[in-house]
Amino acid sequence: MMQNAVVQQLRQGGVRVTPQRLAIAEAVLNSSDHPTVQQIHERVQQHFPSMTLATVYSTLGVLSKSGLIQELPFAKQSRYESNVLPHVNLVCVGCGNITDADDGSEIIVRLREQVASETGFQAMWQRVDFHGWCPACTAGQPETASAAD
Amino acid sequence: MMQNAVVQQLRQGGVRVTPQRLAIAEAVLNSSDHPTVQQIHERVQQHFPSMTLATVYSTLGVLSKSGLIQELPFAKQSRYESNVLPHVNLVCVGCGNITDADDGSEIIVRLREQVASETGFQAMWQRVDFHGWCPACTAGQPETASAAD
DNA sequence: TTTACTGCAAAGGGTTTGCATGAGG
DNA sequence: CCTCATGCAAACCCTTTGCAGTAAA
Repeated sequence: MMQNAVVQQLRQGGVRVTPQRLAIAEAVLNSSDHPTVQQIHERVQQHFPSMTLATVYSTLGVLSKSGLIQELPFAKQSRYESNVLPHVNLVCVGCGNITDADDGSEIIVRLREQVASETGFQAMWQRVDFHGWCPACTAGQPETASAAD
Repeated sequence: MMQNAVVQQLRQGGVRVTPQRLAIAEAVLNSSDHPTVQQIHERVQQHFPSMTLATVYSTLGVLSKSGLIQELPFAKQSRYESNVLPHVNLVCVGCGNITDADDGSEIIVRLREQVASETGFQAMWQRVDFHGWCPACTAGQPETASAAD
């Protein structure tokens, strides 16, 4: 069961496992839309109505330091990523949606190796964002939900 | 003269060319340390003592929209990039310095093409950050200036 | 039982906005 | 001249912090 993996990784970091933390972890890990703090809060509040934003912020910090998720700072606010493996984020400037590209991971890994061998920089993790137009927004300018960052 | 290129690109965007804007553009374009808004403000204030942060923010927005510079949002604050060509940013988690990798541009361009052909996503620009340890910080943990974002 | 987390409220700080004055084209 | 940029101050909002009560181990 996936929950066990989360529990283990949290305990390994010496932090307490609470129902709130599990709910927040699950909310992010089961998402693929790179939710904002507000969105995560709204989703988790359905199960924990009294949970505040402070707890969400605190927990997202814990989860990031534990390596379970990744924070993606944008100009207006941060979004959160469940895919900690090397990949490309596709950020649409039209609708604001952020999706993961299905491939590109091998190229990123190779790029890391190349940079490491030529500059001596030891990368621990990376962020690769492509900003542009998703297929839907390229076709006909659709209902522009909200401009991206 | 480089200033003329800046002037042209600003006029092309239909924005006015003022001494303040040229000074801010020059401050960023002549930098390679990816300065913060505060740092840009301090540097430009040496020539324009009455300039406020509001003008710096406003102008950086204009320069970004004109394609002369690029904003790099981080968790704590944004930094600004003078290199708008495809490249890798090396963000050191030890000293907080950000440098441009000398190579990798070809690989990034190829990655863009691959993603475009396989997903239909039309990238207009990209951001590639590698987070890790620079050679100096890898050697002996030196004077940790300020932890990176 | 001990230590750390939650929830609440208030503070913090980077960024934006409104408005009067001043400068660009 | 007319429009837009600058400078100043105040507002905004995302994020952090302090503290009392509470739950994890």
